[in-house]
Amino acid sequence: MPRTRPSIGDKELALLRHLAAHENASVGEVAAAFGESSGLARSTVLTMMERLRAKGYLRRRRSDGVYRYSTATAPGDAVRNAVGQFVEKTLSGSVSPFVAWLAERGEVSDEELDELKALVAQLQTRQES
Amino acid sequence: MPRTRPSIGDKELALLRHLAAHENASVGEVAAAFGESSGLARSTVLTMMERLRAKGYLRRRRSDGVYRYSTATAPGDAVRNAVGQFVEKTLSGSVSPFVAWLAERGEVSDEELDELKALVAQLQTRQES
DNA sequence: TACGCCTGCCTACACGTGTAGTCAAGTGTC
DNA sequence: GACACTTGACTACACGTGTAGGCAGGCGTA
Repeated sequence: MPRTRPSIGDKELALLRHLAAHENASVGEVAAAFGESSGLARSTVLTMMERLRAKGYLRRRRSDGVYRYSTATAPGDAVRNAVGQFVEKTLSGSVSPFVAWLAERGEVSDEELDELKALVAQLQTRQES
Repeated sequence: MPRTRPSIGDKELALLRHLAAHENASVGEVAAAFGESSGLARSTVLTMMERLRAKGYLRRRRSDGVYRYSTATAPGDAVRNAVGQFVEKTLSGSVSPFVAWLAERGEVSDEELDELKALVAQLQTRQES
């Protein structure tokens, strides 16, 4: 079974997502890309990355005198985990509020719409079996 | 547009849902029903309810010398709000992780599947305009 | 060699949320 | 009138998370 890892904050998860998209990045790179666009100081980014490492979400290894960080869990694992927790804890397992929110918001990219279509198709075949 | 209300915690949301299901309850009643089953002290329940009131999610009015609380927002409003916050803050506005999680989970009720279909249809027409 | 920059780390503070103790006032009861 | 019980408000603490300052060491360059 998937071991229950320590909890993770919102920004931490966002950072983790960035790391998942940019594997093997140094703190400097992350601070420049993720940090600057979020208005975060380098030390803030470093602190968060180290906390994520302490929690087991990130690994690092020295390379050319600099630590390079990569995700320790399967790509998207923590994110899916967080989504699952959110649905369980906050929505009591019901997906409807999410759907309602999406409908009200009414804004999706073409890619997202395609994903949704694919999802419906997939769920439908699964349901039939 | 829906006014942005202050953030809300998980337990707070659970309490709010309880209040939505049991409108016009007194603190004593909520403490007995919700609090006791959650192992919370009366003062804890009161504090949470007052915080929710301060945030604009609850209203109260005196009746027979006791305050009775009721939800100040439309049913489901706070929940949708929480979803929005989650997507914005945690998923950086991207809906994909949610979709991916749903696909992986693969469990939806018939109602939820219908909602999804309706959602796709709605989004599609909106996209075309 | 002296200077400046990048990196890693330690430390610290703020804020939200979960949790509860305690006190004062009101009310009913013996 | 004394006492128990309920209610409402205030106060407080812990913990996680978001945020950053500042220091020390390594390294390149003038």
